[in-house]
Amino acid sequence: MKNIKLKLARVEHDLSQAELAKKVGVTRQTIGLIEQGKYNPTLQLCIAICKTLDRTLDELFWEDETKA
Amino acid sequence: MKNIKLKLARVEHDLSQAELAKKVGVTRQTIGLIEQGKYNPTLQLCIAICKTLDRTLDELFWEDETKA
DNA sequence: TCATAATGCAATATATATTTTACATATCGA
DNA sequence: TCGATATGTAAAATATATATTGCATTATGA
Repeated sequence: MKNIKLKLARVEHDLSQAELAKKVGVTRQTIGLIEQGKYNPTLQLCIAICKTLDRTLDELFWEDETKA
Repeated sequence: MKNIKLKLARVEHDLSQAELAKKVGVTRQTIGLIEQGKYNPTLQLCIAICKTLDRTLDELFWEDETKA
């Protein structure tokens, strides 16, 4: 399931997938796949993304994935 | 860092590590290590644990790990 | 037009989450 | 005293998250 909230939060911060990836220490592909919902990321990566985008886990990763 | 909140929520539901593990589809060791903070679990596993224990991601996995 | 940025996709390699099996200890009820 | 339950630990195996490299497409600004 696509993670629209993540993509929106990223765009709000005016970051490309590659830029967000660099900030959280992963590759562009990893971010792209998470946004497409084709990945099951690690908790620590989720937390790093949340902190970079000023969101909490619930805000970015709770509902959408839950309904899957 | 130990995840006390997870352990408390589990005990509140009167579940052993093995019982929670069975409900979420992993082994007892995995749950034990997550409670001890020696693991970096997967998002889907975190969500499964939250749903089983009637908590959200923020309630079980946000603050403690963040301060690490 | 053309160069560049942004993104999707795919194959192979690597790191690590998770399993499997096994042993040790502590607690508790019969 | 004994058997069962709950938990911590550890080594080796397996599954999968993530990296690496490379190519294709689209949109956009010069």
